[in-house]
Amino acid sequence: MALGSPAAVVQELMAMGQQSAAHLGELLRAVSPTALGEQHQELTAEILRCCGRVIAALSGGSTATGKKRKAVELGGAASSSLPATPSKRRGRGAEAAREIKSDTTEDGYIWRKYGQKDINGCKHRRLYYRCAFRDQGCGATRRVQLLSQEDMPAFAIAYYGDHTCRDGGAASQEQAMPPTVVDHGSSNAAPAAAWGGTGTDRNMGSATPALLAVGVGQRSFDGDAPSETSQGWSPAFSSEAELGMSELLDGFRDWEYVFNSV
DNA sequence: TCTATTTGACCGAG
DNA sequence: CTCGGTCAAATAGA
Repeated sequence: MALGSPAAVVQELMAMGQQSAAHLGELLRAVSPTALGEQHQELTAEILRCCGRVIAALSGGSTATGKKRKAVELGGAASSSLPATPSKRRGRGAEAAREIKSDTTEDGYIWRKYGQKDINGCKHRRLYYRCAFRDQGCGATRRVQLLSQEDMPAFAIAYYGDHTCRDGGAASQEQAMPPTVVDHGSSNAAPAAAWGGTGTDRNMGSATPALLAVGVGQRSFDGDAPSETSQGWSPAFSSEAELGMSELLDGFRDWEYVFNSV
């Protein structure tokens, strides 16, 4: 890959980000060797993982984090010989989940809730989401466990499966989001109550949900997917990818700033 | 009217 | 048998 190309720049920045995140993790560890510190480390670990994934994606090869990625048969169209039985995969931990902790359930993806359950020994119920584009072949699901909601909401989010809806081809790599976007900006006082709401809005119409969702936590956390599952959007991006890349670079510049000032 | 969410029931693994 | 995960009908909101 040619040096100086946007991808190379991103790669370099991500490498810096990794270093900085590692450093940050150590600092946090020193400052708060408590349970809170553990959360911090989770977050930094997640940052590291994200950086690794981006780097791996840009280098055009396998993923770096050891997370195996299924052979993505792209373009929800045609030859979708998807897992014949996507239905009952009861295997507890059949597909290794990557679990993260976050103070928001917003993660840049569009999820559709399909169930909730009271879990033994858990104070709060567990919520089940699947990718809103499941009908287009995306089999990603996630489990959201509310850990606390008193002073500061905390969620344990377990991700299962891959987002084939956005991972369909090289062109869409730029669209790929780090699986976690911690949105500190939003402050919703009553998470539990917010769950009840129906976050239906199909206003987004022609916009690309991916990019909109990527926008910094524009939706006050209520844990629920924006759910604009309108038929308008196809996960296949092409020319827009470059646009996405330049925006991405802009974002990374900020990151660089942040990392350098740590 | 359409679409997402809710909620109870069902199913299968442990 | 118990428990967690998913389904699908009913319901609610825009």
